[in-house]
Amino acid sequence: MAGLNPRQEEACSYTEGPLLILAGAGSGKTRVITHRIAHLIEDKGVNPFNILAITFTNKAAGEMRTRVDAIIGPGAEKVWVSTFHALCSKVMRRFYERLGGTKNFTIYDADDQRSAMKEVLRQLNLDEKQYPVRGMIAAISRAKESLLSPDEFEDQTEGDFRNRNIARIYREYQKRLESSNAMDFDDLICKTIDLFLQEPEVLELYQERFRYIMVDEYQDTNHAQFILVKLLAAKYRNLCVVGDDDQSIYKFRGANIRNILNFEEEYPDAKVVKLEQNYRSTKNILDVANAVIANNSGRKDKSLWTRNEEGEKVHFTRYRDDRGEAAGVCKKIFALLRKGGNLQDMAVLYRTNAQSRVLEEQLIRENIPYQLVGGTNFYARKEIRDLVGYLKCVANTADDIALVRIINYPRRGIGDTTVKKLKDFASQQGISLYDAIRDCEIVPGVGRAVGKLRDFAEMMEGFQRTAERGDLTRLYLDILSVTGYQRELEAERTDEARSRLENLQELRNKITEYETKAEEATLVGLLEEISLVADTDSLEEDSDRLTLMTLHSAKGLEYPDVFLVGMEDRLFPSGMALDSDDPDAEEEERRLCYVGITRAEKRLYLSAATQRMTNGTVIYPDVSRFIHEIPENLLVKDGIQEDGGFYTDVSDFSDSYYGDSRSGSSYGGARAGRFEAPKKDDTPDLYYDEWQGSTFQRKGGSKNTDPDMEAGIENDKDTADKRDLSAGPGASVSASIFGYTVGDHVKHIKFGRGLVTEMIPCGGDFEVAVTFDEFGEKRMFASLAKLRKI
DNA sequence: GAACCCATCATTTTT
DNA sequence: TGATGGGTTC
Repeated sequence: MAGLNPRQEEACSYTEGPLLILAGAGSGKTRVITHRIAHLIEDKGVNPFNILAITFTNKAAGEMRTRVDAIIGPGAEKVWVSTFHALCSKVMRRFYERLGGTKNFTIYDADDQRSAMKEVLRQLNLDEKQYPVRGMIAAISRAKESLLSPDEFEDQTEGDFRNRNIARIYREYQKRLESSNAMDFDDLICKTIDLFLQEPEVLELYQERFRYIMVDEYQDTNHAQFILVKLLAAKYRNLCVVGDDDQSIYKFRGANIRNILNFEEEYPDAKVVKLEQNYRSTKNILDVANAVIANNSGRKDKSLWTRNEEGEKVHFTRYRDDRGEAAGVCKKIFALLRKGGNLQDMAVLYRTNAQSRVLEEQLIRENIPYQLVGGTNFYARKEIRDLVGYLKCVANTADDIALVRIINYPRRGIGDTTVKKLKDFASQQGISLYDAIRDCEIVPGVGRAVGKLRDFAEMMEGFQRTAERGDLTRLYLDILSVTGYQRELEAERTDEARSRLENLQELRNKITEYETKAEEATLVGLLEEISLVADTDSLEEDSDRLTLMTLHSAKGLEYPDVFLVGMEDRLFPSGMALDSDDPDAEEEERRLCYVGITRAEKRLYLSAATQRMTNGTVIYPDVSRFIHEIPENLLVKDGIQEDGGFYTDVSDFSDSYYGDSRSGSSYGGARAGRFEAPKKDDTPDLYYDEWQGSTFQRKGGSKNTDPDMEAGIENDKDTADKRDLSAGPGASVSASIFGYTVGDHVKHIKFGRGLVTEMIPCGGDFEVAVTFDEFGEKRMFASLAKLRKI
């Protein structure tokens, strides 16, 4: 097998019986899986139809799909590559009737779960303070992951008052889902297991089909998934699991690290192959990673090594505060760019999403384009949820949650009181809300709303007829127009409404795309895709932007240059983990740290702040214990002062950012990382200019080309003025590069609309005079002002 | 039914 | 700091 090392080759060629591949970070895991599939088909004559590859995320599934298709060619499409949930959903669509369900079931996402849970708590008259929605959903999820029914849950937990109530909540929640013909994500797995146990011939059907099974990221499986895999593989036992116990970071989500640690006990005849050669990182980076993870106990014995070069030392910088840290990161980014680096090769990783704000503020000031991964999901947007709500309702009228969501959006005079009456009636009669609407004349107390309810029911029936005809795009457009949803947004004429309309257009595109590519496009299939394949475009790999994300999101990714910020005790490792009575909590944080470090290929910059604003208060954190676990000789500590003052970063620049701060000037955000006077032949300085026309984009959301959307982020007048004064010579550019010229109307992030009245070449840059509609004339340097032609 | 004020409370997240 | 939710008022 071409280009594989002996271990990798061993993993590929061992095809019969259970196999555990312990694949260290950067050891070529995906390569091994794809080559293994190729080997099965090409050398062993296995029918691609009999191969199943399971992953956790759609992204991983998509990636594997592409690589398998590329390496095998025709026939590869028969290999079933899927996420756990998509697989189970397919099984349930086909066989749910055997469990007494109907196949048009709705899949509830986190938000639907929340709504359902709130209703349950209201109904049981339980206080949300004592039984928090989030916590209850998590508790139920844990029960389901452990395959415990409400009764079993009650038996297994201590029968105190609270646990009995949680069991009641679980029971009621489940009842609600069932009467709505809905499943949550956990149900997909559990009910598939139920089905397999109850209907052995169905199980056998799939056992026969999936003679060779591979599971990626095995350390992330929960108990239910473990059982599911076990059942599927029970007949042929050709089960290959791939994972790395050191990268298990999803315990809070139910992942059970024991699944991988105990694989050999579960399958005593299992062969174990360790992939320990790392192809990703430099020796220095790997040494740091190994030093940190060595502090964990109970690991599988393995140690990563590499033939890669030593590389640069890993840096650690302690900054004065979080803003200084952000500025320092920017400064280092500029230094890298100057040396010919690319933004798409860089990532900033942090423990909590809240940390992104300070970074974003600074990046905007410095004109560094970035993409933020994670955060709000496209399908979590209100307008999208509303429209999807209509679709769900049309597909499954029993879906009360969706119905309540849309019944009065847009407003059609069916208020809370009416809805409440309907709900009472429905639960009394044991019918769905929608059926109650159809019988609204006999519902007590709805009197005046009857006509409106009739209209609503009629409208929904119209949608159902359209749906039956199978034209989904038509259905979608009908909903937009007949409900008046679109009209209402168009009438609003605000930026927000415009952005919502754009998102709705985006959803339309997704629907049309689904119709084009699906073999058999159905409403139920579309909704499944929407529920399970949410947020497909969460990361762009080939745009020249810096990437910002949490450490969790970074798993599976790699970047030449990685910044790991906020290396502070109680932030990372998180305070919650440290306070936890679970002794593994700190180790999980350490694994997270290991994951972060091993994302880096060439350069790794660790940093901490001495002072940080958290939850509205200033804290003075200690340097993370993980930093102390790294031997001194592996780290370069940038410009750390010995004299007791705050630490500074003076490593890369002669004019230090803190040079200003120390001399008493205020926070010079605009000065940090600013253009150094360019050496004449130093090309990369043009970056600023090329970026002028670029857009910022919050990932997972609509494309946002309007810098004003970002204007909520502080960019005070003070800063802008300082910029004008301090702007130095930039690179030689022509005015055209900025995309506007004298006479054009432009938009400024802070000052809004204005007219360009003058552009004066100035030390390679341009001084631009703009008369703003609201702020009058301002003069600023083009390379810094981030003006956009409108 | 919208607009406002106050209190509260803050990991990590894919499906 | 900020988002969110409940309660109040018009």
